[in-house]
Amino acid sequence: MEGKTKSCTIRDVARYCKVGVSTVSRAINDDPEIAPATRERVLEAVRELHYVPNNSARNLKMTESRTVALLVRGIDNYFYQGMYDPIQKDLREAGYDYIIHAVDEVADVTKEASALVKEKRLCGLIILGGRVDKSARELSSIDIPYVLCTVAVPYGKAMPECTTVGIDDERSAFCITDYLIKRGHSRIALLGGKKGDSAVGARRLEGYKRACNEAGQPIDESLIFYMHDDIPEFSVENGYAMMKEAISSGVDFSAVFVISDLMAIGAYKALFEAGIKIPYDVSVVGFDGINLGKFLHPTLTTMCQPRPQMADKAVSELVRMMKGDDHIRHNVFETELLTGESVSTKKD
Amino acid sequence: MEGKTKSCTIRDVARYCKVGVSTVSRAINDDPEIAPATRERVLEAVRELHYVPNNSARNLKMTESRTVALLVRGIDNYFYQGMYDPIQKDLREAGYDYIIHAVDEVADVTKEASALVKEKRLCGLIILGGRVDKSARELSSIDIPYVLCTVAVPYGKAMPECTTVGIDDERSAFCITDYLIKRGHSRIALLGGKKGDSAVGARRLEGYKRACNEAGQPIDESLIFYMHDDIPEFSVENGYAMMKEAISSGVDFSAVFVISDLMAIGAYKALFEAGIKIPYDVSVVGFDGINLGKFLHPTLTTMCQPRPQMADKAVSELVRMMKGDDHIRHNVFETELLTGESVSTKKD
DNA sequence: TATGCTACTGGAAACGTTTCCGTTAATTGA
DNA sequence: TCAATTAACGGAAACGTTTCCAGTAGCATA
Repeated sequence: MEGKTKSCTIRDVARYCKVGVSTVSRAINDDPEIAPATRERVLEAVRELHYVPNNSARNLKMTESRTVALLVRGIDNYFYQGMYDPIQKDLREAGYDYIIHAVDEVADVTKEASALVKEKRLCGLIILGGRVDKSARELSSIDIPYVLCTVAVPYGKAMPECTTVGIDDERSAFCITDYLIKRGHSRIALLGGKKGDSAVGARRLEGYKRACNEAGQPIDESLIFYMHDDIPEFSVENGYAMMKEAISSGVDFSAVFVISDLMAIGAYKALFEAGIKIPYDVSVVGFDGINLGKFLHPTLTTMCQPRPQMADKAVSELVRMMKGDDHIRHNVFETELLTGESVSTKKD
Repeated sequence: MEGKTKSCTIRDVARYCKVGVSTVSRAINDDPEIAPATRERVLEAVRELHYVPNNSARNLKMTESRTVALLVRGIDNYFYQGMYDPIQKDLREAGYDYIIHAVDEVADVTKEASALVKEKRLCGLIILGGRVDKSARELSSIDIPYVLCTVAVPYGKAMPECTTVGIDDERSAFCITDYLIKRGHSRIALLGGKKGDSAVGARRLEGYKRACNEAGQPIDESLIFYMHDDIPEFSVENGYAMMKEAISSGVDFSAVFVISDLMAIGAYKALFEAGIKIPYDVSVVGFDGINLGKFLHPTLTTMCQPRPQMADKAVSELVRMMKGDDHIRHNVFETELLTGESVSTKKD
């Protein structure tokens, strides 16, 4: 406790080394129009007095605040692990300050965003999660650069009018379903469907259906299980609930495509409890490629999203736009099939 | 796109409804000294013009910014799940704005903190994680209220000079070790030890040792496995590495105390790979009580920390202090043993 | 020596609020 | 009816910075 230092201002520093305030300002902002000797003297005083510029005053005066916000829906989602860190590091490296702001619901994203931008004079926005239809349209009133990250991109349909970073959910889901089909599975349950056409779940469901169609397998609606609304989306608990529902429905299947790894963990549990052996009785695939998959027993076959690279891209795209390049770009990353032990080849 | 609205100010609103700026200010701040009719008229104009107060200007003028920062070390740690959300909600309800700030290392906490406080005119700080010796001392130069949350509290030793929220790591570790001993286990391996005396891992190790001592069992150092420095602390990967180390060391044990649930998942994997059956060959207990424990196979016996309640408490304590009550308090929460299927009773 | 140029520095306005203080109008009491 | 009180409001200073503009000193050139 060194008792209420009544935080010293730029004027205090100026007085201390007998220069004008503008000189101090120039010194701390690396302005070239200052004599090196003076700068050193001022900087020394800054250290001496423990002076720290007041951000509010600076932001008020300047047009750009050099602060970007990371808006994330469902901050607790395990999937975002490994994204916060790179985003933070990259932004800091690029000289931007940043804040993380958690929002509850998709709807909140746009409401919070527009208020935040004005309140805090943000100069950029990264939005993690949510869906493209809800976000993109309503966000268009915001006149600062922003990047939508890990949202479902409606392949082939109208792309949102803003820069995005993501994967092709439909194609990835197609691939992993196709992988199951190629291994002899014809009755594949899907866990985590979602109505509508732009949510992540809905896009993956579409990929699943296309794979079935192209393989000449009819879509059996009784094999599709939808996300429970009363349980958090993409949660272990939701996967567990859906798997139980699938088992007790009595419908016949030899493989399950769970549209997120976390939900796959819940599905594993339900299968164990029912005495169903993975992969002998039922094969399981997940989606996302979180690190836990490798520690399951058996290890999980899944579609891996390159999260760190996506995080890096989100930042570099935002920085590009904040520097004035207002070209819109859609960055679609390749996903990679990680083969684990959870899938067996079915021989009829 | 409605083209660069050149964000309107309080003066624009004042002009619009032909009142003074002070009247507008009073209206938006719920000042009682204003005619209800006028307030309504102003508020209407605010909505009309999409006016949002500039936070920088407000913070600059006011002494208190009503913003608190949540400093978290290891934002990716699954353990913090379920804490961000309550903290956010509680703070918002109490009328405080907040930002999350991730820091890499313990050392960074104090450095970042003191700069942040001045820069952003913070009026409060919640620090999640880290250790008490490193943080408390060095933070004492900060003259705003702050709360240390989920840090190891050195039981019986000098308490830090600031408000804390946590559990008694030593006692909890004692209890769960004792639980194993009571069920007949005499050779219990510990995974996740840590040198020093104030880290979470170190405190839990102490509890383990005390339980052994009080039961008259000699401490066998070869049963204690320490956290690998080259792998993130408390990670699944670290648990896996330590368990493999334990198995290949050839040392005999009938139970394992893994000091975090996430690490227990890694331990499970290593045991499965070695063909060791839980709980028949080896019993396993974890620590933390994350939701994943219930979905493991077998379900994990663990010591549950009441994270949501701790989060609530952290906020209410901070709010109390920000309101002027500078009394320091140490809130030690009770942990609860969650019994799963991972422990067997040993009969000799 | 006078002039122009350069390099550096200081003063002051402005950013958008809040709040103190003064003013006006309305209300009350005698 | 008049004075006194009060309710409601407007004006302007101040918060701590950045930046424009003007000013000074030193120096080279004519």
